[in-house]
Amino acid sequence: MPELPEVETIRRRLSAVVIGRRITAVRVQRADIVGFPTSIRAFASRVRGKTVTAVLRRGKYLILQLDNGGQLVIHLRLSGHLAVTRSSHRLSFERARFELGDGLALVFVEPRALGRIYALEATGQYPSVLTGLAKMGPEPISGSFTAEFLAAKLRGRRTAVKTLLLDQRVCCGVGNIYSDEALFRAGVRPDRRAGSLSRTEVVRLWRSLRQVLRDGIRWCGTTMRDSRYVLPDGATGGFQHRLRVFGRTDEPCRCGSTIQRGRIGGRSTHFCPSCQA
DNA sequence: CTTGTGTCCTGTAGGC
DNA sequence: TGCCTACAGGACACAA
Repeated sequence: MPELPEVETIRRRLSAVVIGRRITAVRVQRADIVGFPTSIRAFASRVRGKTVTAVLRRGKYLILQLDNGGQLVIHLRLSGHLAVTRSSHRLSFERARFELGDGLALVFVEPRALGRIYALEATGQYPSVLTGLAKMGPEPISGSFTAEFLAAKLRGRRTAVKTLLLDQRVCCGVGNIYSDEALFRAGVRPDRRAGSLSRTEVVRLWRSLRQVLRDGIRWCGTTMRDSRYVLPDGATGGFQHRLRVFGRTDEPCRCGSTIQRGRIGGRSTHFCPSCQA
């Protein structure tokens, strides 16, 4: 569910609350959401007693930097979210809870239990369960994500261009919503073979990607009707009002055509048959 | 290496 | 109303 703009929004909101706070206690209510280390006791002891010095983001991963050089890494996957709440308050679908002192707790809520939390030591090495993080491409909203980089990743590939936008080694942080929206804004059909895009189309796509991600951040992410994306204080995002195709199947595009829905790489895909070529 | 498919989970929406 | 199926914003393993 949460893609780059949502995770970035969470990162910003969370920073204001948790930086400088010590994690006084850890409770894991569901064992299989701990991705590393394998032992829950080891996980808890790596985090307990540490102070959060920064909150970082890499793609869709949220990273709490700890004062001993370790990191608490969180991936929300499809349905996870984080809540800052009173210690006495219990939430449904709680999977892990980090006490922050002053009666506050950071709670990892994950109905589907697909999300994961990891406790890393200061080695800078990623465990094999986090090779996705190790192999991740440059941040798409940063200067190192150049049009040339994107062009090189698409060149010669026969797979659908949307599939490559969803590849975290290519466009980290991009998920189903923002890939559809970027392709619409670039005027490129999602099922086009990646290698068939002209130089002009690649540059348009590159520009659209960066723009739509930045806009998503500006509007604090997308909260859909069935979405569980909420900010740590329970607020919702605003980008759902600015979506042009995602979730708008059978609705009119601004050009007058009807927005279509298909399936690419197993993911539902939305596009305008007139605006996208 | 590339590409397509199945799997992990659980809640919910929609069809009958 | 109630049951059943398909699907959901992600990522990875695996087979061909």
